[in-house]
Amino acid sequence: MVSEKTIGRLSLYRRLLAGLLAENRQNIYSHELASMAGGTAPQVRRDLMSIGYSGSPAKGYEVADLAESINSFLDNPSGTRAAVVGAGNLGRAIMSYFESRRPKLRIAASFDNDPNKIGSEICNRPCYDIADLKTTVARMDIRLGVITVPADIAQEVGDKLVDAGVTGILNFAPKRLHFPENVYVEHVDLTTSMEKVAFFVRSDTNPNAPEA
Amino acid sequence: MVSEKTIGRLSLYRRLLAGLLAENRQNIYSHELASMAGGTAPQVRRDLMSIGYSGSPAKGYEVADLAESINSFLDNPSGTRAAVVGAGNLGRAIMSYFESRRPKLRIAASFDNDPNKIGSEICNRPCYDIADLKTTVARMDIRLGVITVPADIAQEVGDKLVDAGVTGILNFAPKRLHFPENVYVEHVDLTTSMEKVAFFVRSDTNPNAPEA
DNA sequence: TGTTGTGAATCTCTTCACAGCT
DNA sequence: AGCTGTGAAGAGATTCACAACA
Repeated sequence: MVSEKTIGRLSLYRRLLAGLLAENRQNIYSHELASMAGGTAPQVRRDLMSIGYSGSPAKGYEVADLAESINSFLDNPSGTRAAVVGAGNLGRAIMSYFESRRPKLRIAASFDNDPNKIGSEICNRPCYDIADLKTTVARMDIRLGVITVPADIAQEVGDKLVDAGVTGILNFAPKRLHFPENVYVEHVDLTTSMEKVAFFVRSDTNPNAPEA
Repeated sequence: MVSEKTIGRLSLYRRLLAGLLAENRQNIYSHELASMAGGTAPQVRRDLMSIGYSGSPAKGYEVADLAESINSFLDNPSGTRAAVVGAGNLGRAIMSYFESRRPKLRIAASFDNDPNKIGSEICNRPCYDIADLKTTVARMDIRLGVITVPADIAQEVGDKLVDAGVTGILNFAPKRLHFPENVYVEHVDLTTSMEKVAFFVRSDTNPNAPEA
């Protein structure tokens, strides 16, 4: 079993490897990947071990081959379709980020309740009426929902998504959502992230601060 | 010493308490707060213990008093000023979220390099030229920087922020940034978050799935 | 020499379990 | 009876440290 944290780091390694690939880099050592990823060398080795990938003591890891191994570990071979609910600033930001980034993970549509948005194209994908969420999500075989609506309707939107067959949710609304346990939820809490940084801005509280 | 994770949860508790306060709730038990926060009762008690707050076995915790204790633990009494660098969709989303939410944490300005934005008001705060970042950040006594610029200039922007006196950075660019150790950095990696959820969408990989 | 792969040790965080209180 | 506060146990994740190898 591969831990949740390792999954996150593999996603990061893959992105770093893509960059290396673009500059025709052939091989890389664990300590190099670690420093790019902001981690440690043993951790990189453990992570790669966990997906059964082996390097060589002489040359480290082969960039292209490793990237391919991570792809086949992380990606669903038949692809994953996602939808963004709430086509505001944040929703559009997410859609822009994912504009044709990964072939196996596509944001296929967005939903909103604003008549000016419904029926139009937002970030090159159709924007549908949130009232039609259930039927449309089911019809398009969407399995991942990104919630970027205000907190007060987030749970309701989430329930509709799950009802339509979604089994993974990325929630940006500043509210904890609750779902059946077969649904995987990731909360990205921007308010908390800000407040955490604000706390550690006070130098006397920074856990990484050098010894006094 | 209070752990980083506890800080994050305290921020969440505080927000939940504010909601309870709005409905005139007087007291709350650890298990209730836990279920709202998506955690466990002992964890809530430990977190509160770590800031030296005590409840009573009879009535649990006093909502208003606890909220006040968390405030005084988390907030810098003299306030914290923040700036968003990159006034795109994501930058504006963050600014909207923080429109007058917390009195002690204010996003005071944004920076961009788009001549159409520079000099205008974005989300009710002035947008300055990114070229003037150093002087403006120093002048406004901004200590927290939010990076929402493209990956290729994120490190450069971060260096300028640090150079101007910022000691906390919230980075949304899909790239690990490196800073001196007196600077606290939090990476919010939207790509990784999406890819993590995509991985667990496959029911056979969901760590919370019920026993087969 | 410098690397990988990995058992063992360590560290960190969470949960248990129960005394003490009301 | 049902809660809080907390020492002790447990679980998980990270790092150490070293054998094996090129």
